[in-house]
Amino acid sequence: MPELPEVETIARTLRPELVGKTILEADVRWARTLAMPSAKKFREQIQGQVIQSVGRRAKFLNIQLTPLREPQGRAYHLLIHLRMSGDLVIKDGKIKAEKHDRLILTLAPFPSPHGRGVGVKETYLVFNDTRKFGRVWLTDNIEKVLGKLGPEPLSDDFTPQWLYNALVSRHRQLKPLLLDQTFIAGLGNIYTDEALHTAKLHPLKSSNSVTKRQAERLHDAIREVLREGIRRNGASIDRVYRGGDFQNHFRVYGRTGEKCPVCGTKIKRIVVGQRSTHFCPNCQRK
DNA sequence: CACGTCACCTGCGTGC
DNA sequence: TGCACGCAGGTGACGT
Repeated sequence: MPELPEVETIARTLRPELVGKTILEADVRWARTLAMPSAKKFREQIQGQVIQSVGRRAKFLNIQLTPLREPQGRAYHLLIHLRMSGDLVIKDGKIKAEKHDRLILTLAPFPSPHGRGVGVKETYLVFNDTRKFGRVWLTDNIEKVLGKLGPEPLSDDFTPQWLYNALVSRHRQLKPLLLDQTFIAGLGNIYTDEALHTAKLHPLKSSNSVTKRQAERLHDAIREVLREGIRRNGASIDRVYRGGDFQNHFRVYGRTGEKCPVCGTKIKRIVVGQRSTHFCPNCQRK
């Protein structure tokens, strides 16, 4: 479901709710949600951990837990990838597990490894994932999970020059290349189509045929659409409504047959690498 | 290395 | 109403 702006929005929403809380227990309701470790070890290791921070790398949520040993000890990280249909919500009071809840963490409102006190209000972090594609890792070595990712498109090391060099050093169609998380990390099907349209580049154009000027345009377009997505709190499609409204501002994604907002030409849909791809045949020439 | 295909899953809208 | 089909914001493992 989510791409970089949606995951960023979730991280920002969860952060003030989670930081400082203690994880009392884990209810693993679908074992394969855990990429590592086993459900048994997961429950043992996460119990009593205090949440230090809530971050994002690419489409991964990165929840840092108590350092093992002060001050240099390694810290566990809870890494969560929502894939197509995952969602994270905070609940409190008397909750009952819903149909597609895959993992439920019980939280205490302050550092209290031994848990429950009288009158202490517990909250829950619920991972709901209809299609079961989402995955959760608990590890003290995040490089093992995140190590192959390309640069963050909103970071300083993503520059026009870097993008130009990276594009021309490969022979790939632009759309699949931008979806490749080892190339750039965080773009998905929506924001890739939006960025290519904004940059006026055809999704099937070969990366090594891009000029320096076009690479600059693409660089700026990628940042622009991601920032707009974040500003609008992401896009809300499906039944999972998260309050974002970027879906009302798509230029081409999901607008097959409608008019291009720039030139009025009918937007075309093709399939590239099994993914729906939307573009303006007039603005985006090969 | 680049690209195509399938697998992993569930649910929803469409058309017969 | 039932049913088949296509589609969905992602990724990884294959084969050529």
